[in-house]
Amino acid sequence: MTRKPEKPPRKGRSRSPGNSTIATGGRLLIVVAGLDGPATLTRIAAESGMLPSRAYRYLRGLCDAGLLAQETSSGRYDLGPETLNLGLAAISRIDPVRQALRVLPALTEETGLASLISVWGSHGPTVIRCEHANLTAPIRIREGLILPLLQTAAGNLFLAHEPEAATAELLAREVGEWNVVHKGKNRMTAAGIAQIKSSVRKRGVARTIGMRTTIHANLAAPVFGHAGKLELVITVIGVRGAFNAAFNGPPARKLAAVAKRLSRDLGGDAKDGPATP
Amino acid sequence: MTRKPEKPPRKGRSRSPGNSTIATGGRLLIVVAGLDGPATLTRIAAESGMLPSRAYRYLRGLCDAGLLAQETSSGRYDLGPETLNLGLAAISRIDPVRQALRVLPALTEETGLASLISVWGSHGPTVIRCEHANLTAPIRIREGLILPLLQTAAGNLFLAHEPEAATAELLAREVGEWNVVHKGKNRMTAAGIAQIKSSVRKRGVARTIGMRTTIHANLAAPVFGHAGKLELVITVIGVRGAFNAAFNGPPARKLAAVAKRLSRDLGGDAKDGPATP
DNA sequence: TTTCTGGTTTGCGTGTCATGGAATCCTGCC
DNA sequence: GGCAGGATTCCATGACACGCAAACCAGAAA
Repeated sequence: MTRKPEKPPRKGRSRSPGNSTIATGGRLLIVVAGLDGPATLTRIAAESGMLPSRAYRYLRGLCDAGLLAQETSSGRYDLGPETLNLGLAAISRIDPVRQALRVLPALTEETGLASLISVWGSHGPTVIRCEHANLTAPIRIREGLILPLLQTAAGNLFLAHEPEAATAELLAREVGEWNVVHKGKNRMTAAGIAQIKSSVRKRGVARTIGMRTTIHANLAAPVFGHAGKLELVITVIGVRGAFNAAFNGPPARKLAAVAKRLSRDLGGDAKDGPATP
Repeated sequence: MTRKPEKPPRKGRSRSPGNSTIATGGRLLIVVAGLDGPATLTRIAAESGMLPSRAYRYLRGLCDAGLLAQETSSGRYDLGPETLNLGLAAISRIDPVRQALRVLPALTEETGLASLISVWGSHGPTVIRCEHANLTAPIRIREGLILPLLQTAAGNLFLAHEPEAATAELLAREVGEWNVVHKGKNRMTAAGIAQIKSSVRKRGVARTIGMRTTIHANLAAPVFGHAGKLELVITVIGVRGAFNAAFNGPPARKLAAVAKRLSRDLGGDAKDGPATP
């Protein structure tokens, strides 16, 4: 036999299967996306359980479609321009995102702070849009950046509201790194993490000061969807001391109001704590 | 004949084609992403020039892979959860600087000119990488240098594409210095600045000849990110008269092509003007 | 209700093209 | 030069994607 059926006789399900080549191809594409960078043919083949020659032809096809790209020098494969467009289309079809994108410029305008939107992606909290402001100390943040759970306000919110199973891996890695740097009583413990979670849940708004970068402070607020699911997080960032980073200061109130309004529009129960007591 | 070949006999390119089913499937996926929302089978089929039955089996396959999803009620197709992950992965892999660094050596190699990459830093356009070539009159440029807005092609591009609030301070200082040196009708006025901006925006490519240094000429092209934001500028520099510095000369074309390609890879719509009219 | 109409889904026979395996060709590396 | 380790191509084979047409399934009109 030359062709191994991916699913033996399509048992049970009566629905006739679609073009199976495309299904395997899709899985292959997803595998490539799951790797952490450009990968060699053999790596991809092994990772997806295919023979190199089979994977090779799939990869070629995906390149033809522009979904993958092949580095001319090394011959390694990576996501292509069309995949990016695809993803941007997918992201902008999420209703919460569309709505949040609309209010972001005004938020930056009114607070004078940089603001950004992040969503939970496969590698953690991912920045999908940021509005830079004229800060005296510019932040180095761009779309696509993965935010740490412990060191950013947005990360704290995801930590508190995403299911533990989702955050566990990333969290473990970050705790490990944290404890390499911080010794003694500053070590991060399970209790410390629980403390972060509960305080974030109680306040509704999260804050970090001088963690990822020493000179900036973050304020972040969650936007919930209709099932009470955390859809995205809005963050404002400013220079420490150059703005009022209090939980009840004007920027925090403004931010909380925007997030709450979005949650309400989306049918979220706006279960956040008393940001404006 | 039952199967219509998508590409007749693979003319010219000797490279053996990859799995062609996957290539057509990819195009179909891209078509769905290009539509403005969930679409019916027939719509998609028509849009991509396929028979419904063929499209149907592709769509089924794409659903199996999770790249598409089918609304249970209406049966319409839309982008699926995996496409979102794909997009987030693609976004997080974007690194304008790293990508630009990769193409810089080739640019220098092919044009024989020095080339450099600059980004908008806290003090203005900042050189982050410079490839020196064997120019008869070497340029004195190193990483970290701040480029003037008025006297360099790269600066002109930042002037035209950065928000005014960002450039205002630096610009005011430069105009002041300029008008100390240049008197009479060579003075820099608001009209002169507007003129620079509009011409740069229209051409897409900027040029300065003998401004910062008398004997060199600069050509610069912008690289835009997916939000239409200017991410970085690529400049080539040569000795005046020793190379073709025309807007439609080979170096300018080459430069514009490289910048355009980068913009596309970054999800930018490559909306730059007619660099090669 | 029946009929119609526009769309989706599924059989069916055909023959194209994806497949596994091995051969071949690179390209660093010792 | 010889030697991996990997990328690419060749080849015979039969599994499966193809076009076509029929069946099916709404909702709207009659």
